[in-house]
Amino acid sequence: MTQRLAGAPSSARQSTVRTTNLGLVLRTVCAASGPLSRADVAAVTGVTRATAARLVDELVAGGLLDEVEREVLPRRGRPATPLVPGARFAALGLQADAGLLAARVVDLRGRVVAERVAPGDLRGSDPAATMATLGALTADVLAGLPADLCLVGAGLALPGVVDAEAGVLLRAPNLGWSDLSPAGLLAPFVPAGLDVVPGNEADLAARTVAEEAPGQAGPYRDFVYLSGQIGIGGAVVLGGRVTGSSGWAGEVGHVCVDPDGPPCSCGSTGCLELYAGRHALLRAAGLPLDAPPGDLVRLAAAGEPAAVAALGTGAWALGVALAGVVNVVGIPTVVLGGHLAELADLLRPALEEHLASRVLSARWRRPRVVSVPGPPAAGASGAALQALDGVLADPARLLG
Amino acid sequence: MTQRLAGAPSSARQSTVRTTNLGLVLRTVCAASGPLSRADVAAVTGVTRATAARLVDELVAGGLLDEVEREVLPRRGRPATPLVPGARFAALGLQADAGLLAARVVDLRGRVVAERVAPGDLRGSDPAATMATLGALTADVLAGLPADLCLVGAGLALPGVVDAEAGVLLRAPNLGWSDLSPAGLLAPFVPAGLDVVPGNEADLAARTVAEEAPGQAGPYRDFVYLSGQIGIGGAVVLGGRVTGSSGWAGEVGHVCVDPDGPPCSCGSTGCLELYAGRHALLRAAGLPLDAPPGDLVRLAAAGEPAAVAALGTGAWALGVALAGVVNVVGIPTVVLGGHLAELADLLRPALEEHLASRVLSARWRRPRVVSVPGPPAAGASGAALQALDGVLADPARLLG
DNA sequence: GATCTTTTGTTCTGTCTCGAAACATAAGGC
DNA sequence: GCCTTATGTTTCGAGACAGAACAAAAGATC
Repeated sequence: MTQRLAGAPSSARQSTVRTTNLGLVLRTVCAASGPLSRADVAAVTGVTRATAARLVDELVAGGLLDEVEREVLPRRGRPATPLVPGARFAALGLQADAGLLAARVVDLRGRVVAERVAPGDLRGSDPAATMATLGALTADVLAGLPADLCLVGAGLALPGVVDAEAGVLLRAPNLGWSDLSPAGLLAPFVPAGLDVVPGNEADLAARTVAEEAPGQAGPYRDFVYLSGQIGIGGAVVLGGRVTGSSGWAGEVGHVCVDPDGPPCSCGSTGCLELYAGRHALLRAAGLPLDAPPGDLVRLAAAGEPAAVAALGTGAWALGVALAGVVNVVGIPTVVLGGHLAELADLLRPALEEHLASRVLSARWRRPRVVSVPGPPAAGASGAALQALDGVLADPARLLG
Repeated sequence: MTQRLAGAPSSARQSTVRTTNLGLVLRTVCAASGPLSRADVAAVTGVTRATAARLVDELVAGGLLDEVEREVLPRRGRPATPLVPGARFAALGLQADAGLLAARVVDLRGRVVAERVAPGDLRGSDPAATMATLGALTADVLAGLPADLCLVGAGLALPGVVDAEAGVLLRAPNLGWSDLSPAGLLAPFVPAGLDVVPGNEADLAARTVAEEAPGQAGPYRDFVYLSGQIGIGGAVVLGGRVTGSSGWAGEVGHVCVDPDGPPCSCGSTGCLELYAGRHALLRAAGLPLDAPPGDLVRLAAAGEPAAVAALGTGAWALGVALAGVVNVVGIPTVVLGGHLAELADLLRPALEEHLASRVLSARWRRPRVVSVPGPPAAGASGAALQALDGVLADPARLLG
């Protein structure tokens, strides 16, 4: 089986074999938890040592793999040459959210090479001004990079509906932006030829759960992801891949929880966000809307009635909405991210109970709710990972 | 690009090229609306005529392609040899639903070679007895097949939660069955070695929309499918492929439409099925539960208040549930199948309006509701198509 | 009716890539 | 110092496709 190379079917030839196997070797090294030798690569991929060596040599020559110093470990036989993903290649991940701006550079090993995160309230801000600020942040980050680092792509996580192919943010309710083409606004700040691909924040944050470093599987591979920012975004991950219509999807926050509920700014009624969004929870708990996330946790843990009730309502609403999602996509694992991750321990018991009673297949696969701490601005990391995906899918492109 | 061959990555070798290209050629011929010549195959796939001819020759020798008589069409040049998918290969599709049993044999050209459909009320029936009846139906169908027909697989569409890998029906609420392994019960009636793979009815019926004949794209490739049987099943189709956790998914009928609604037999409250299921609609319209589907259409078209109200409620409930699905998966096309297809014209105006107001991305991609008539027991056809998929994915397997 | 043109299908050679097996290398073990 | 073991390299052969020339079968033209 050749690895999936999505898109229009086209014929295979000898060079396809090479391309496929180069990708396979690179992904194998990336997926491994530690350095691999050429012989390890041969064993894992199933090619002969001769072939593995040929492929590795080519990737090393192109900088996609690095040979590192051998650890002195006492073992018989000729010592192996440890291989790791090349440090020369990296991607730029950006994020603009209602609460922060972030620019981060992640290399093929998954290391953060450089980053800048700037909190701030960007609700209702001017898109052009904000993009300029983000651009300055980006320029700052890029200026500090090693000269030999090769940026292979860039992405921008945005909290809204994005048409990734057209590169357009269609609508971001919590920012108050719509019909925006961010690549153009950022162009003055990034190297020429590096185009910034926008993507949905939840989709991209979900990637960081499915994939901890480029090609390296995370703890969960099939799950429904909920990204609690000001709003609530979501993503469905199947086999480690975010599914859905690329950026159009994931508006879990606007799933209807109660058709008789209050009207939402989106035009519908009783949306999940009105019960479990950050502002809804804080308001119900009697806290100011700019209260730090930990406050609600502390109040609820202390048994403060309004806070407990707020979380109860939130868990109920999440239960109704997520049960619908689980019934439709059939994945019983829910991963909470963003501010919902901090509330996970308090939400879990009630939420799991709601899910168990509303999900048809619960008897066989009981839904479970987990959380991942994740870095701040996970969307930026996800955007970088997505850009690096192209390298893993077809490294031959970079070998000229 | 080689076609997706899902599963664990493994290395490519020369034989992979051959396997990939054999599949590509077969799929190309299947996807074409009319017969192709070797030269056409070369042009479409991008291989040289020499290679296309070699591949075609091998497929013809194996019976996967047939050379047919040339139509006398006046054209210059050496006359081409028209190629069509081989008629020797076919698959068996079965369906057991609350309202019918069906056995159907579909060949690689998508033609129904033989079928038997038996209506009947199977709610609460004994699984073993019903499977025996289906088995007899199947044996009957198989007995009438041409001797040289080669059955490459078999599938069984069931209205419930199925674990396809284990081959187990976990729960079918409307049949009243659970924890059933149908393959064993059917084994006496089918040829040895042909194992019957169970699948979710809605998933399989959705296939018939995405794929009209093996490898031949249907009118829609990205849509949310709703299968109105006694219950309401659903499937999400992306790029022509049913997504979701294979048989666990698609329980749209049990998406919560109103958490304060009446209790459902599934344990939840206010499920879609309680408002838009066949029985719910008939009851609300004041019709007997076994009324033929057309009755409701006639009454509503005539303006009978109870019938109009029933459809209004149904459209509202479908709107709430489907808006949630569309918000999560981002696909704005909804295809109605089963009994909902017959009601589509009456439901569409209200349903599309509900969707437009509750779907966040409606402003850019207005949700539309369409219907496909489809054959009775579409699930059976889908099951056969799924079995034939294996042939298209890897025809080399059948070439010895 | 003979010849030209056009399109299809076939044959041949060269190139690419991998597998298999022998060989070379660099260590530890005795 | 020699044996064992594991890694990495070299050599040869086989399979598959590309490209180009060739053969075949028709219509078009004079």
